[in-house]
Amino acid sequence: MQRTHFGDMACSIARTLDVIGEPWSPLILRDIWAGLNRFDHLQADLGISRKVLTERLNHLVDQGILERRPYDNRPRHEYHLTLKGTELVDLLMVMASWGDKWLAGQAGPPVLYRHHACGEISRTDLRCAHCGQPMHAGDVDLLPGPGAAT
Amino acid sequence: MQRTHFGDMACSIARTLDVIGEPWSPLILRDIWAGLNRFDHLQADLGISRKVLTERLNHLVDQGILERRPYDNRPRHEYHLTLKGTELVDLLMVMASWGDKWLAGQAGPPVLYRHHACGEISRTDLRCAHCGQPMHAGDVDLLPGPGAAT
DNA sequence: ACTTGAAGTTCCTTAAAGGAACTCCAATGG
DNA sequence: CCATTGGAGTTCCTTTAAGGAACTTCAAGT
Repeated sequence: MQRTHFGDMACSIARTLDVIGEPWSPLILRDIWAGLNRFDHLQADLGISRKVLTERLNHLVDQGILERRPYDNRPRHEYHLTLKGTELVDLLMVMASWGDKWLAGQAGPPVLYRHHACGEISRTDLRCAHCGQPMHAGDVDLLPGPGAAT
Repeated sequence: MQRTHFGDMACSIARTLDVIGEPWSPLILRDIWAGLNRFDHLQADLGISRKVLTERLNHLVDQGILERRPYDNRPRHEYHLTLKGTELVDLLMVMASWGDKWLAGQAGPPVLYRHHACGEISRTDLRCAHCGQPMHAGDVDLLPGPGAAT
């Protein structure tokens, strides 16, 4: 297939998709977040084609989401999240919350999240960074910003 | 291409990707959230192929994210978000926040979000649904849940 | 010198995206 | 009443990305 690229659109959602929107990319990020940092471990865990994994890792490194970090005298390296990549994990946590609620079914959620601050099994909730009240789909007006298309 | 489908994995992130992970799907959701509810309007706004738009809309209706709603005596209908779809917009808001911070550059964010509760231009922040403290990548432990793979 | 292991490359097959033209069908309108 | 319009798809062909298995490279170890 030929795929339209979204990065040039005046939309932060489209631009974000250009960074992690390709197939497998969020799962690669998830695995690295969970501590799988090496090529072969990622490949084995995901069952992804080595070719595609190479492409995705290169792209994520190019975008500043991951960094290569040597771990041996030999030319060996691990992939680690940058700050930019770590903040992107917010996206995964929201996906997990939604999937846990709407797709887990009888069996219940496959993974539980224990929050360090309170020690409880919990999930994320979206709040307004300004006032702290809930901030969901119906709680906002959309206005053109400075970077809007002309 | 032949694409691996993620829905059978014991992972809410993978399952969520099976619902909105295909190319264009998040942008279709964004447009419908923003009030573009008809086939031709979506097609024109996105520049997407009519064939792919048809496929995506069918999939999103099948998954219970969108519903078709007639708006005329003629066989005409609009696409609207269900509750399940509306909650999925959380994902878009987090994508927008991240993209605004990391990808907007000099020009600034293309869209601003005014929060109804406080009236301020703001953005989302992830909080623990239990204690209300920030809940990001490093603030949680992952534990196997009841739906974990055997 | 031979093997091992990590990290890719190559190459071929299959399927999905792009794109333009075409269909269908109910109303409108001269 | 026959032709036109407009919304909502379908068809069909081309291009390109994903799957998958085999192959390469290079530095250590034995």
